[in-house]
Amino acid sequence: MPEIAEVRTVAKVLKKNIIGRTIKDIKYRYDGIIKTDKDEFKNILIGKTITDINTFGKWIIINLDDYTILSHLRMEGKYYIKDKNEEYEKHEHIIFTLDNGLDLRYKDVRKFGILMLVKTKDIYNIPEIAKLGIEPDDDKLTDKYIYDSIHKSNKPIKELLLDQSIINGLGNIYVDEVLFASGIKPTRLGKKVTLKECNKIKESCKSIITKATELGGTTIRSYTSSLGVEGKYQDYLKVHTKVNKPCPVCGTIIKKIRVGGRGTYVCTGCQK
DNA sequence: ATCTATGCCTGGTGGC
DNA sequence: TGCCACCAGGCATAGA
Repeated sequence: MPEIAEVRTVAKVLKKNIIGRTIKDIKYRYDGIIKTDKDEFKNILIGKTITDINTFGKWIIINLDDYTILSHLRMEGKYYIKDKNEEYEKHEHIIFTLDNGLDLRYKDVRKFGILMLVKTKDIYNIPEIAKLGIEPDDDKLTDKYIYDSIHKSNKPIKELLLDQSIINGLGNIYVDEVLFASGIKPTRLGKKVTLKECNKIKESCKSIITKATELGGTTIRSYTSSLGVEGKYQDYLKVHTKVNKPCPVCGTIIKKIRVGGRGTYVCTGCQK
């Protein structure tokens, strides 16, 4: 499941490979991924040149001058660059053929991903983008901001950190790691988290996301190599996936519980 | 306003 | 070996 570090890694590789390329053709093998008008998506994009690629939260933002593709990988979305004559694989749903004879192919086994075509000037008015909060490594993310966002909430802190309208881009893996690094158990309610602990959350977000991004993200389960990129952060995970293993800090056996319907890894020795 | 349930999806897994 | 129920989970949305 790509989270912010994985999304940024994908965007970085795309940036290196497809900026300056013109889209020659678009083929749909399963068009449910396209959430805006499907004909318009093709008609407008064919002939346009990719000018820039960025990310915001878990969204990949592909600029083509006045139009922009918003891409969310959700659970299993991946991009591949392949020769246009290469046989299509199962689950390669959207095929962008470029002017250099290569395809950019969007593959998504579970079809949860999203592609939208919007006018570039409207990006930040699109509800899905407008609702997002602050990037985890942005200086605007302060202990006060986190505290203000959560201190009246009766929701578990884990759910609040997964809430994209507060901090952008954290998913199940990094939330578990951030809470472990902050010494807070995932079930603790937002209103029971102190300002001092919010500072720990802030610091953990910055250090964990920075390091994970440097290492190309985390490769576990479904986030495997896309665009030939394998993440390395899985070697640094402290609790996520470590059920029944000793905590690397205190030796307590790590438990797997459910919080907000999600599999959650916790060290009851370190996290209070 | 806020909470819960459901839908979107397929592949892997465990039980029989 | 095959069949089946169930689980994984980000996020929107409908319903309570």
